[in-house]
Amino acid sequence: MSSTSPEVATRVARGVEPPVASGAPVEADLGWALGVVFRRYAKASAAALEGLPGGPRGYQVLATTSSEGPKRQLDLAAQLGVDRTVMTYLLDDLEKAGLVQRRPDPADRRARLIAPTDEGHEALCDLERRLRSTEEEVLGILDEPERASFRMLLQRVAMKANAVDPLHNACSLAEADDPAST
Amino acid sequence: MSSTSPEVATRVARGVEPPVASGAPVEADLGWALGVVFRRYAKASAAALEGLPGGPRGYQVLATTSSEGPKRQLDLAAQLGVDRTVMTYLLDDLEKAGLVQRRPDPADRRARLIAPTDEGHEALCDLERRLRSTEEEVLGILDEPERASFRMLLQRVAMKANAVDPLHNACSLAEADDPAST
DNA sequence: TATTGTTATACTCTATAACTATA
DNA sequence: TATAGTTATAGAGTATAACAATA
Repeated sequence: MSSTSPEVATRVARGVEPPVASGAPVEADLGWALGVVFRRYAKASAAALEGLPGGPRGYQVLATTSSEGPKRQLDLAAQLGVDRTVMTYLLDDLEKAGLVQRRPDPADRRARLIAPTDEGHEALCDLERRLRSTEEEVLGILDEPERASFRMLLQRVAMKANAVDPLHNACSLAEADDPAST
Repeated sequence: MSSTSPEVATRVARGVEPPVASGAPVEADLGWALGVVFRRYAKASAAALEGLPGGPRGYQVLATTSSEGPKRQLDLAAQLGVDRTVMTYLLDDLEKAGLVQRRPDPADRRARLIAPTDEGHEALCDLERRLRSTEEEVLGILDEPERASFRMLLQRVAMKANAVDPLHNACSLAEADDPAST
């Protein structure tokens, strides 16, 4: 089903085209690997979270507000890497589904604090279980210590990346608690 | 600029809402980390490849066809994780820019073989240099051995993911040469 | 004057469907 | 009949701009 080698060798020998070993293989490209893994995980997790408004993002809203406490929409949007307008729609759906609530922020009447409802909290446990198996599936080729290592390294890169660019939010640079920043 | 702790503690104490330590922090979520890193790299590499038709994807076409030899559009699309229709537009632009050429496949008159032009080959060297510094920038918090380790692990996960789902291409399952598949 | 959140709108990206030409 | 590639079109997702309420 492939169709390259002998043909090419001939043309190369004739000097019609430059030799093949020019650059590194795509597999070595960070962008390629990130794209492939990201798309694969996105598809798998979307399937695993079938029925949850917003899919993976809905989960992230629940997970964040559940583990870190109520958050303002803008902070949530920055942390999750989405536009604030997108966050509005996302929260509309989650609220309609009874999973989160918007409460007035006593410290700033413009802002809303997002918190999971009891129902949201309960749902979260199940969602986490579903996601866990998806993650294991994606990381399937790695053995246990390798998975742990990969998660750790990725997490560090991510925290740095989020600190550098949480959707043009300046003050969150302070949140990169890890030393050795830059 | 934050606004949570004491307020929440009070409400939790009153039993108005469940305790905060429900789930794992988002930072531990594979999906969150992948998304953050992917977006960050996508933005950085797009900036680094300014002017190249298709941006990172244009690069991947050049890199793949340069290192692996001429490829048919459909194979290229599967390998790069894009729809075949998208590949058509992408190649139109790259061809207009004089970086790749579409040649008839002597083995199948329906197919076209994509190969970089001499100009494309030359451009690739510069593009690779630009990308290299972008990659180092994104992986900045990791030291050298950690970067190597991360790249290696990510690459393995990616090759597995691409084998499982190269845009519904069945026969490429055979291409997962790494043992320990599944 | 700047900021939070909402809404409406426009834009970009991607996928679907229909078509040509081959196999 | 099925496949490679193209084209046109529809759809999802995202961002931009204008607005109201508040700081």
